[in-house]
Amino acid sequence: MSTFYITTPIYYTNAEPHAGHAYTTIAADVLARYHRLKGDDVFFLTGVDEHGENIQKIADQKNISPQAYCDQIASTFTTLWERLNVSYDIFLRTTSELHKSGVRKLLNTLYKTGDIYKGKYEGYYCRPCERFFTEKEQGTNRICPIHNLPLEWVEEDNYFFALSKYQDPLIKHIHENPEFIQPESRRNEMLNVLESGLEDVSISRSSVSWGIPLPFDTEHISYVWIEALSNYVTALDYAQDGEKFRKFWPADVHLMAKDIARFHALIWPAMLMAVKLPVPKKVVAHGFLTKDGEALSKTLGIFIDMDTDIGTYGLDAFRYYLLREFSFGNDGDYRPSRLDARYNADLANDLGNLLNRTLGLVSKNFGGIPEPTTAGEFDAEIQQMAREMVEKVDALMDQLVFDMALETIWEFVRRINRYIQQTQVWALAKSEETKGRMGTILYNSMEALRVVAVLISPFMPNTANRIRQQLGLDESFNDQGLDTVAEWGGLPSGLVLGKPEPIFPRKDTKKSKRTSKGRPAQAEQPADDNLISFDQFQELDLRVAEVIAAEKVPNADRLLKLQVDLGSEKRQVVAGIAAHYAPEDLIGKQIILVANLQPAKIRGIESQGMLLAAEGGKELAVATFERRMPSGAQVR
RNA sequence: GCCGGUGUAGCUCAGUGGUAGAGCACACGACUCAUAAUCGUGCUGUCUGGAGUUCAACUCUCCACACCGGCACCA
Repeated sequence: MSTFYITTPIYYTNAEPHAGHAYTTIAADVLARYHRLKGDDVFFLTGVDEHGENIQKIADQKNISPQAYCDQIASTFTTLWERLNVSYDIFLRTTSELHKSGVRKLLNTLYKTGDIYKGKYEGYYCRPCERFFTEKEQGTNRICPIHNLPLEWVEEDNYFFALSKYQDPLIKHIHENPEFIQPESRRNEMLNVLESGLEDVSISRSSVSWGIPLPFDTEHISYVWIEALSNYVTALDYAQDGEKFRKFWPADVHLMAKDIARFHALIWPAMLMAVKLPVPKKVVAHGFLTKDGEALSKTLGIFIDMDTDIGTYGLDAFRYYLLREFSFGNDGDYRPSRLDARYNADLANDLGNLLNRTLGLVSKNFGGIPEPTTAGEFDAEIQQMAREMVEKVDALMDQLVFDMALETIWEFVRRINRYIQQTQVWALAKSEETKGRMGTILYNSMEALRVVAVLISPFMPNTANRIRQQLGLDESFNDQGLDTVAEWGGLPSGLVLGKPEPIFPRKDTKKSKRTSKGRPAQAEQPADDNLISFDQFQELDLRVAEVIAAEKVPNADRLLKLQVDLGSEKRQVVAGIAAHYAPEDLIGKQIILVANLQPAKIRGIESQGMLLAAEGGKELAVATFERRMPSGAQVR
């Protein structure tokens, strides 16, 4: 029996779960269930990452202990997974002793290899990110691009992992194992990163207390990312070299969204190489979800309303939609209107109706499942199609091509609808002579549905179960694996049917009742202690400035070089707004200039200030005045 | 600017060196077992634009444009 170890990332407890987490986790669940169906010994890991300065800070704000805070968030995750029918084998918390002891062992082992060294770290640091910025990253004015906050100069002793040593081994490994990083675009990207050189990474923090102390120097706390990655082995009881670890490592698939592919495809394998452990077989990064074409954003209130959609269409339809509609490696646009279309066309019309019409004919004309006594036209074709479908689905699932796997199953479902049409089964009830043929056709249809139920069970466990019940099969059929569909005829005759009942009642789409935009719950207000004092505000010197000249900065996509008039003086400002404004559009406009900002060199051009602009999603607008003001006037 | 990718019917996408396909949507027809469902037929396409190679390109090469990633740079 082969083993199959699949993981999702352990999610950071800085916020409650959202649809992105659900997408990754449902995909992992489908794979886990599929492999169980194949008879593999499966271990499915998910969990939460609970340490780090951020968590501490949030807990402090809420005036509770970090542990109590994490307990709360962790339970929102487990509740959601239960709701989404996620069949994980372990929900790992990084505050668990299982994890902590594993981390200590891994770090100790790593330390002994000599690939960890102590260095004084001086650098620019972003607290919310909990990381240092390399010189390349920090830019000229030292603002964190993610949080838009000034980077702080921090000096501390840190331990480093000699990641750069593994640059060549990683390149070699990626070349020798083409399937290691998927999809291919991501693989190319990683190779690109490797070619341009890796820097050693810091693996500890001394200013943080909520975390796991380094076993060889307890003054230092393990950096959350390093610690979190370790979870993939600690969850298997790496600490005790446990049975699970020996059985399941290396992982078959690490699944994640594309933003953290780098950690998984480079740093984590390098760590493993350092301690002489096998690296995971596949690192698979999927795309992001957008909503009606817009990036999800908490602050803008763009989110996927899982509750509403699951409430309307059911959990299985939601799971089906996520995996059927999107090509796994690419970004996918979540559109409730498409969910509705999929629901009606695929689930209600094709599958649900097929089950219903078949059962209706059987119960009207036969006591139970009829005997297939009279073979005829199309039978062989359908049986062969079923066999081929099983093989094809298996190959596609192996490649994680979920959308095509489902499409393949639906081709078969449509074929059975056509079979019923072609043979005109219902007309065969009229004479006793044709009754045998009728029973056979219905038997075949039901057997087809049984096969379909098994194949869709990883995607839609509840639906598979309901089909099983309506076919009159007992629960033991739930445990039957893929091999029971390879051969036609696994459905016993004579069974009394369950009660036929539409499994996917058609939704009335005549009038789209959906009010197009579910108004999001108001985005949470930031905590009070983000307030600044009036004095702090006063420190900003904001001025009216008129743009008197503007031109593109060569070799820079986003930059415009502006000459502005402040009344008493002229300034040169470089602004990253080229994607939104043509130079000539700005000339003559009055803008707001931060006049007392430290000058910075941007692309070698001095920028003496910064203009204010609003950004929302992909839109950007420069702040101007509703009527003309003298240049240089103070803004407050 | 650099690296990679994408650009095919209204929508989502597949595809091969010999001038195009699927599903959905739409129209018409058939059927009536069924959840106004199913089945059949049809439908629109300058296969992003231009040049080149070839007997022949949507499919190969080059250039351009647009969009999407990543990097640079910066918001």
